[in-house]
Amino acid sequence: MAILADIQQKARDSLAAAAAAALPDVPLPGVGVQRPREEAHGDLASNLAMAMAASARRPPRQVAEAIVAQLPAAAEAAGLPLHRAEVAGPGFINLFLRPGWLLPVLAEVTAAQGAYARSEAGGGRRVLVEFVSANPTGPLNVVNCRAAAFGDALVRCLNAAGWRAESEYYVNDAGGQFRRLGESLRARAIELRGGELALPEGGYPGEYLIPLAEAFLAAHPVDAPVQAYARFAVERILAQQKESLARFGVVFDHFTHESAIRADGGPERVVAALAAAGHTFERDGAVWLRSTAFGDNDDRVLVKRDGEFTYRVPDIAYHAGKLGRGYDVLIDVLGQDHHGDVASVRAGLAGLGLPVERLEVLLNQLVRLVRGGETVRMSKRGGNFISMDEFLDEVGTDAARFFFLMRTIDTHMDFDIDLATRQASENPVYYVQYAHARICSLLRQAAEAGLVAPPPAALAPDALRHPAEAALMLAMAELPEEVRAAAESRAPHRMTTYARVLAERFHNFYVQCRVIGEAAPVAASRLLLADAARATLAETLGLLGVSAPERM
RNA sequence: GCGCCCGUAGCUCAGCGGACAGAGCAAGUGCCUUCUAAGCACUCGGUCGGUGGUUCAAGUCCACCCGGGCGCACCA
Repeated sequence: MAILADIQQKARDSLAAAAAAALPDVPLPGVGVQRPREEAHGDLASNLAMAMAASARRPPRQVAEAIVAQLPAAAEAAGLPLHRAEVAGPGFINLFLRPGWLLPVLAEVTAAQGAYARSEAGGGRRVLVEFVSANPTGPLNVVNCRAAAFGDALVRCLNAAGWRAESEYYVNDAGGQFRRLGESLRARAIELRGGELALPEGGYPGEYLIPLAEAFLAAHPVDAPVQAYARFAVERILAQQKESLARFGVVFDHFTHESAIRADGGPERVVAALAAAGHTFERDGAVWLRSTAFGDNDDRVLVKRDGEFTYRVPDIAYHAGKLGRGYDVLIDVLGQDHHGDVASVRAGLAGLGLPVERLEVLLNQLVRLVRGGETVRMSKRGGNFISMDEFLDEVGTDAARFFFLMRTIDTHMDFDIDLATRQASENPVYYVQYAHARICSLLRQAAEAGLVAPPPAALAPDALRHPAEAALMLAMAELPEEVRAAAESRAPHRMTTYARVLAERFHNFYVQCRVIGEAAPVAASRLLLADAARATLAETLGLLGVSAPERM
């Protein structure tokens, strides 16, 4: 068990036992133990006394004093290395632990061999995270890039926290937009053959279709059916999207095609089942889902007057299929412009009697690029927008990932290209990577000097007592819990915050505590600490999908 | 009009119901003959949009209001 979780459990046990001894007649509430922000408030703090004050009919501080009086014996019994306890503020019980209580973290990091962040908090629950799922009608853009950074890091965090997470990309390769893509490509082909460019209504004017049209004509006649054009375009564009993603370090476990869902008859079964359950009605020649019965604002059309399904029928079939694949949780990361679709998909699933509560929807908010203090216009009209590839050419994978993951997914963000590309200390991604490179350099030089890190078990109990050393170990001790929280709350951005704190603690240690040249036991124990910090930092960056360079 | 998201330092953003609200940037000041100065130390900067409510305790939860973004198709 991770050292911090272990200590916190022992603290809860101690407090509970002390409270039971001090106030045997008062029912015991859940014991809260937290890490206080202020160092002066001890290593751990509990609100137990304040929670018990009301039922004890005594002031919180009095309750706290009574508990504290019983605490030494209780701590002894629970194996908590308690130094002293004090009552503070409105009735907090602050616990100060014996110096050295953090030393076991070094053994843990060393023994974990790169899997120190790992916990079993997720209990092996299966979760499918769907993200990006951009329409295969053009190159990926900056918002897709944000979704990719988020979804991929979330999957990594979930897996580290003991979930069984997989990634999925839904390919919208059917329906009206698919047809218009084919028509657009055919229009480009006709143009290449000297004809007028006649793009369809709602078609795709982007110039990226021109080389695709050339490629198409190399193998097909210009009068090929629209379906062939569309199929060809989707395959090529999807391949390009996969390339962009691979370059970004994102490889999906699953691709599901809408065309496959249609070919399998999913939409027909959805409509039939919803009708059989009495959740549909006919109006104006269309078949409607009575989605207002499931909390939607309006009823929605399932089958149009012309007999075609609306996009939401395959959507419902797709989500029903995902549930049928046995996941405990489905996470959809959607562009916020699609949030209006969520209610009808939920309604459809509920109408089918499926466990709709397993579906969690996260909305990916917009990204505004800022360069030189000015907003970079990203108009999708006319087909000119900044593609993910162009963006990565300029910013680079590491900075892009780190910057996207510094923000929560549900906040609109300004992406400062100048800051992200600056190779200097004010750039947070370099700040963190630099810490890693600095440690590696230190380790290299230590090796040259013949300095060897001792096995953790060989550390003296009074080793690493410097405040900077303790602060660094404490940060390291927090990693497993931080990853658990990031996974649980679907908030991988917590890991960038954590990475910055960890890097800061190392830089601090580095400046204050020399390694090479110190007396043998000090140098050796610091070398061990530095190496463990390196491993922790590397693992953290790994969860973010950011590289951990050995030299900079 | 309805729905979703967001209003925290000059700017961009963190902040799990807890004790004096944080970081980076920007502005200013120190520190390199010693393991990477892509670093460290310090100064400046806030009625957490507003009003009520719940709570021993609210930036955090609830309601309403104001401001900004986005969406409200028999398009996807």
